Amino acid sequence: MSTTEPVPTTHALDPYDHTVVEAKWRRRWEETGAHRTDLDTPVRPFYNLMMFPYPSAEGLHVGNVYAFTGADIYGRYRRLLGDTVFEPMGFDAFGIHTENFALKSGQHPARMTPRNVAHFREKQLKRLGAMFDWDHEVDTTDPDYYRWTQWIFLRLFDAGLAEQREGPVNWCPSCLTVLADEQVIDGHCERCDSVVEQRVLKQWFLKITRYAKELLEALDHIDWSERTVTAQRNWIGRSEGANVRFDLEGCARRDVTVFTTRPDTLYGATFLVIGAEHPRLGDFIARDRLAAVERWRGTLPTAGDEPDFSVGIYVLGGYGTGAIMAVPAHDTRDWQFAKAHGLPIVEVIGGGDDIQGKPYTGDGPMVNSADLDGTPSAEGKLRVVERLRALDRGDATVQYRLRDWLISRQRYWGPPIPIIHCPTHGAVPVPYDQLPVLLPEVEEFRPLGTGTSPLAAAEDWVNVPCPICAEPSRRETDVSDTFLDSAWYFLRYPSTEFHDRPFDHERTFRWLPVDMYIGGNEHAVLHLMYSRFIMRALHEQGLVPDPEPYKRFRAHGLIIRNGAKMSKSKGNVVNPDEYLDRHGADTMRIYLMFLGPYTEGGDFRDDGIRGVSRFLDRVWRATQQAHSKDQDLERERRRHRLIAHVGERYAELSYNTAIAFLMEFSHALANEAAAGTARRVDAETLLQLLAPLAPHLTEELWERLGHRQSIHDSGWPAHDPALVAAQQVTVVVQVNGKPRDQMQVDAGLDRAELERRARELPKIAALLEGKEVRKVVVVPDRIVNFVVS
RNA sequence: GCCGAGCUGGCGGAAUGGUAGACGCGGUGGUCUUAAAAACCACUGGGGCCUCCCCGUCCGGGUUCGAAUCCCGGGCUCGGCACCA
Repeated sequence: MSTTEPVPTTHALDPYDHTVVEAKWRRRWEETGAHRTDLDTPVRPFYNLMMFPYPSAEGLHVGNVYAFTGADIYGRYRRLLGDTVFEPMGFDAFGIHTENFALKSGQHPARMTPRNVAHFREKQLKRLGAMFDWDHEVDTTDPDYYRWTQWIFLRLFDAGLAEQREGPVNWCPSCLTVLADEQVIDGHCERCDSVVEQRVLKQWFLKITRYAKELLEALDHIDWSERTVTAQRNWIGRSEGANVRFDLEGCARRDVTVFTTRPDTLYGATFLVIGAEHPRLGDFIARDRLAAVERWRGTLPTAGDEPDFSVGIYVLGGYGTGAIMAVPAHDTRDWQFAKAHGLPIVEVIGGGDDIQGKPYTGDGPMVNSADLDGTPSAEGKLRVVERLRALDRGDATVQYRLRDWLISRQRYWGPPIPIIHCPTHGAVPVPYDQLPVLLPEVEEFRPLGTGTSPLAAAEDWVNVPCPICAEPSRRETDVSDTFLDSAWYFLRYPSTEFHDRPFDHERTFRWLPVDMYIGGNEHAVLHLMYSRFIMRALHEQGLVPDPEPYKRFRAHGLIIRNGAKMSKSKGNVVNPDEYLDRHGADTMRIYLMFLGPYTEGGDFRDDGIRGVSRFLDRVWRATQQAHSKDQDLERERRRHRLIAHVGERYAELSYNTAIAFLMEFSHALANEAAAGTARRVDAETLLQLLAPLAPHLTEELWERLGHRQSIHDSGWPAHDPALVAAQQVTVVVQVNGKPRDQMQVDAGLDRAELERRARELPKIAALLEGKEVRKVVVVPDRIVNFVVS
């Protein structure tokens, strides 16, 4: 009957000691180069990327561990499938965060950063059990890296995508630097939460707006988390409308062009507003009179009807053409302004209540609009635009909310912007062969708060001859935004050993775009938008194979603790080191993934980790006591089913449910091991499927089962779909939709047979007794439902 | 205000038109132990007139033989955008 060989199961198994096992395999993998990637002759290249951390002095956050673990599991799964997986790691070590910490602790960032990086790499990242290829590490503060950040800036400059211009910018009074629009949240600094002020400064911008349309449209074709795509759509902010030119009288300017999304309300425009950021504001009014409401006479740009109306000024941000037509009857802000200043309110869209009491912003038939009366809003928009076009007074247009990327930072800890200001030639790019412009080691790196970087004080460094005419000139003293460093790091990873080029052509065309990118959604409109822009610009120059950097992006969820967000002030921050010491990386990895769906995050509770320990202990014992060579078909079916289920779940990052299947299977195997009937093939399959989650433990057990090759190169076990399909199914029998009984039957029975058998069930027969069966619904292999009166 | 995601036992969560609550935590009972811990086994949504029946997936309607799942209305939570015309 059973082919179980008589094996002693009474000998004492050594208990599972994660410290010993994990240390052993960490060393072994390092010695054998198990995680080195063959970048030049890959079987099927798979670029598995995760967002690199900034190496803070506080150490790795449990959020990092969560992010990296989930990404690594996916990479390991792809590796088992036979792909050549490239999984690099690096450090985003420039930037305000690092510098602020240096200021607080009185250390120099140039000395602090290498220590932090070493701690991150050696003491923390290397313990996670991730298959990082450390031969391709990137550190954004390394001159060998940032020379190429500067190189990219110069390429953009040459392409007309970098520009220095003066304008109102966001200034953080605590960080003492300007910020990009993306770094201002509700008027507060993203980093320190200070209220951001407006200052007028001359700054460097990268012209991301030139790609607004393409960046938006490409979102329809990339495989990204929906919420990330939505955030980008909102940020780019497309709106359709029309530009309309109004004539002016009594003003220095003859006319002004406004942008509106409601051309259908044109006849209700009773005044105009010029923004304080209008590029030619001085043409309208002197700067010192900004607060006043000026009145000029304007004319409506439609034939025939030309009522008088006022033109006023009040402060608002620069957008569109910098000026608007105000239709108080149908716009809340215009209405309030009109009420405050006693300006007329004319209803031109029907369907609202009394517009003197409150504005109506919905659609409706046009009224008080000459011959267009009665036209619905949607059609009215088109008709008005047609008319404007015929009169050469305006046309339909599309506006984007996206603004250019301000990259100047008046700080120390970043790559100097490679520009030299010459009195004759203006802003001159540093010649490519003079890169990198090294960040000088100054002791006084404190931000000045004057709108100038502390680098300005490094006279020896600042004063240089102009590259064109050799006249005494000064270097640009601002450094670039950290987000420029991280906007291209994925291009550097495959090419770290090349020192004469940022990214090797062949490597780049083989490995890019990134196959899978996993990271936090907090970067949905920052890093992810910037890197798409950079990739697109480089693609136009033929330097990269695709306009999009990441084929797939998945945002992981957030880890909270006991129902609350983790924060230092609450004192509920999980220190991953503690848990790694106590439970080991494998247990930690599985525990984190078991908290909930990976893309949703989860609640870290200390008591839950015991279940995972028990699970791994069970695997440890059961697989070492599985010796049976039984070919039992039912067990074979069960094994094939497991392979299919777990594979599916890994593919969709549904790690929590993959773990549930593995736990269930381990229970069955443990029971069989206790009875001496556990099959070796089941144990091996379990280990292979568990390997992405618990790389150390499974490797040790795989070796103990006599394998000489690494389990991580053993290949994903094959399964036969015919065996996966159940041969016996439970069919539920309902009466009027309520489950009343069930029956075990062979899979694939036809409807008639299922109905016949269902009627024979005593319970069902009793329930149907004396009733008229009006309808029978049969879903093969699932249910039989009798509908009775 | 606009856009998006979500709301399921004591808790984390499974199930996306077919037996709601997989898997795990916690709890209860048991085995082992002098005892405890650990481990292992069993039970564990609520209720009742308890071989059976009723109720139950934020609330109210609807579609369907059948709804956690689809549709309509409302509530709450989280995230994005916001004097952007």
